[in-house]
Amino acid sequence: AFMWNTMIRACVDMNQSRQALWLYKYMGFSGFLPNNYTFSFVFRACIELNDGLLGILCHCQVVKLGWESYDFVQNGLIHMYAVCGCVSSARKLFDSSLNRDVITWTAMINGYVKCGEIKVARELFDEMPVKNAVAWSAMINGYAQVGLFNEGLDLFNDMQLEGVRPNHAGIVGALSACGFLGALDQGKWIHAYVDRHKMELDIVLGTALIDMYSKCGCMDAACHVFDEMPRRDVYAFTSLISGLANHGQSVASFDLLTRMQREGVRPNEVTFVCILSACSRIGLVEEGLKIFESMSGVFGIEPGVEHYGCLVDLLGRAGMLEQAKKVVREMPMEPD
RNA sequence: AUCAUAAAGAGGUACCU
Repeated sequence: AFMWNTMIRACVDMNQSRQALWLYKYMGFSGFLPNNYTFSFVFRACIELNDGLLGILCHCQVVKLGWESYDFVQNGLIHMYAVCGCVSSARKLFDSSLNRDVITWTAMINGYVKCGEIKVARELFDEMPVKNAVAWSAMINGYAQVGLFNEGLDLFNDMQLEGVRPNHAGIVGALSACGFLGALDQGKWIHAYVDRHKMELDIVLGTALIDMYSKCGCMDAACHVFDEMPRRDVYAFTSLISGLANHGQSVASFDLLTRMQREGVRPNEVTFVCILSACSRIGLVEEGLKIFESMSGVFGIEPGVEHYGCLVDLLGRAGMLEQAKKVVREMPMEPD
C-alpha cells in the first residue's frame, strides 16, 4: 500500500487528480486496501476536482474500512466537505467528532468562510479552545475576503495581544486589509515587523507588500520591495504594473512588461488588463492597439470581454467613438 | 516507510454619479 500511496500522492502533487483517483480504483482491484494515508491524498484529489459526489463515495469506503475516526482521515473528510460546498455535511462530522484538534476547528471555520458565513465562522473561532497561528490567519483572511477589513485588522492586533506570532498568511491577510483601507501606517508597521523578525520575503509576502504600498500610493516603497525579492512571478509583476499604471507612471509599467519578458515570466490576462488601462490613462492609442494585437499574436492569450472593454475605454477617451462602437459590434462575444 | 489533513498574494475601482 505504501507504493500505491506514493504514486497517488505524486499524481495529486502534479495536479493529475483524475490519474490519482484512477490509481486509487486500480489499487482496490489489485487487492490492496487503502489506509489512512491513502485517504488523505484521495481527498485532496476530490477537492481539486471539486467533486463532492466522489467525496461521498470515498467517505463510504472510509466507513467500510473503519478509518473514520482517525484524525487525519476525519480532518480530511471535514475539509473536503467544507470546501466542496457541503458545509452541513462537514458540520455533522464536526459535531459528532470526539477528537477535534486545531486542524478540525480550522477546517470547519474555513468552510464557513468559503460559503460567506463569516459570523458563524467567528463564533466557532471564539469557541475554539486552542488557537494557533494558522487558525488566526484563517479567520483574518476570512474577514479580508468578505471585505470586512477593519475586523480583520482588529483580529490581527488581538492575535499579537494574545502573544501568538503571526505566520506569513496572517501577515499577508493583514497587509491586504491595510491596502483596501489605505492604512499606510499600519502597513508600514507590519513591514517593519517582517524585517525585525527576519521573515522570509517569499513571492506571496512580497506581492502583498507591493500591493499594500501601491494601494496606499507609495510607489517608491513598492518598487523597493519588488527589487528586494529574490524571485518574482506573474503576480508580483502584475501587482507592480497595476500600481504604476494607477499612479500615472504608465511608462514605467511598460518597461516592467519588457523586463518581465526578459526574466522569462509570462504575462497573463490580468497583466494585460493593467497594461491596457495604463494606455488609456495617458491616451496611448497606437501603443494600446499594438499591445492588444500582440496578446494573441505574441503571447498566445485570447482577449476576453475585459480586454475589449479596455479597448473601448481607450478609444472612447481618445474621442474615437466610431471606432469604439465598431469594436463593440465586432467583438467575438456578448458585451457585458 | 509517505515534509500524509487546516490558512495566504495581483486586475480598468473603466463609463455614470
